[in-house]
Amino acid sequence: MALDIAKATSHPFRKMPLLFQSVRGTKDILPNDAEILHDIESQARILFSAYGYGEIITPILEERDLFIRSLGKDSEVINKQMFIIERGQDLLALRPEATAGVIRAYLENNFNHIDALSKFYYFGPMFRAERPQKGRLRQFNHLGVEAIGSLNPLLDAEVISLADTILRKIGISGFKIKINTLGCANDKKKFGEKLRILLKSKLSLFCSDCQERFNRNVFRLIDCKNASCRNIIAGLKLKRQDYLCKDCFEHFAAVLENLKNIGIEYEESPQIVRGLDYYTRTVFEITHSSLGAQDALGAGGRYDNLVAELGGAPSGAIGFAFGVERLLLVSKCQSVKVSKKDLVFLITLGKEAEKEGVKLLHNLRQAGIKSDTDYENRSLKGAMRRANDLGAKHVLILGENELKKNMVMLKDMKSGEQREVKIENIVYECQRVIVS
RNA sequence: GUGGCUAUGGUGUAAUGGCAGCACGAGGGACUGUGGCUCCCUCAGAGCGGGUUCGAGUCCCGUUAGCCACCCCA
Repeated sequence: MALDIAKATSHPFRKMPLLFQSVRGTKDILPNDAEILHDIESQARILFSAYGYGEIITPILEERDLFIRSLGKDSEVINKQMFIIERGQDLLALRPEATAGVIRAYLENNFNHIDALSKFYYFGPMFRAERPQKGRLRQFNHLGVEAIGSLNPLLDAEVISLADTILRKIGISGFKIKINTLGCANDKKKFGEKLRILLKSKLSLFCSDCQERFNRNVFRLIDCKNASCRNIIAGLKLKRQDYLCKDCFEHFAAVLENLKNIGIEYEESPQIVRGLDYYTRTVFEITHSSLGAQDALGAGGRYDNLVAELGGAPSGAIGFAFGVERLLLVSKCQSVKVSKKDLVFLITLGKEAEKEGVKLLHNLRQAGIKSDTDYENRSLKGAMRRANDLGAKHVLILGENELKKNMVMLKDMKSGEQREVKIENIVYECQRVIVS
């Protein structure tokens, strides 16, 4: 009988054509990756808590107009990348990012009246209908924070340092923090107008992308990768002083000073402009060269007008988000180690021992000891091989000999040493051995 | 969204239009109560749909998916 089963399992059916596959741009996160992911998440939680952030879990579904209002009707995300759901009269959207929803929740739950400063963190899936690429999925996870209620540049530096600390904590190195300022809404508006006037006559010299961007988001011409576009922009000799008001100029200087003060390495980069309307003043991007074209591990910035835009009293706010799958890509190529629990593998020989083994395994697991057994009725040799393949640190052997004496053989796989332990002491012994 | 490249066992790969091979892996055995090393055996494959051809993994068209660059962005 056992032979038949073995035969059947070693001759599986021919591969069948797949009836279904995961939808374009989505992917399954399998146990190994999920473990790394959870490790990243739990490390981040510790730091969020240390920095005074509390978790907020907002719905994946929001009103479509919330995003149009916050991200801007001309932004690429709104125009081309939203998953829209129509249901009766309602126009809903799968959230393409979390900030809008968090601010909505902040206002809806009266946090603006509860506390001068509210700090939230979140972790969850976002959706954008882009053409998939490495590091660019249609469903992906964000890990981020929002600090709402202050214009203090100390907060900008703190948020950036939090992002920096998280990366270091999860063992990622070689990233680069690029920082820039867009100025307040007024500065942005004036700068945009000025750019349009400056560039209008030269527009025909720009690439077709830039010509199209001119109306949609004129700031984008500044960070075009095309060499000739870059030359024209460089020729304008744009200076921060030319478009920043005094307040914004000083704010940015204070942010940089605070970063230096706490020893965060950064790079000033006028090319960081961001494509979401709500950004003002400080914006930053954290990139990693191992990622290819989608090289941003995370990004963020101030959005001092968003709370007012969504119906609250004007209040300064800043946040950032990491692309979790991108963290995963980098941490995998840097082989960031995940601490795995030691495995105890139980081998029983014979029916009686198997019955006793079931109880034993139950007790071990109740005690939180990662333990497993062989389900295929393998020979002791086969079971040992399996224990080895699974990376068991210790093996318990329960055969007729041991059973008679009420003992279990406890074997250390690394040293090869083994000794008999009383059955009633085995949970304790395993705990002791795993710790040491 | 635009342009391009790719698709062969579970994984990584090979083969002038002519017998689908190798490695890893998985299962079993050599060793009947002791794993790792070694040796032996076994298992398992052309994304999908058309076309050209005596003959297609190989050429052509379509499709799906992934990847690369752009775009966008985390």
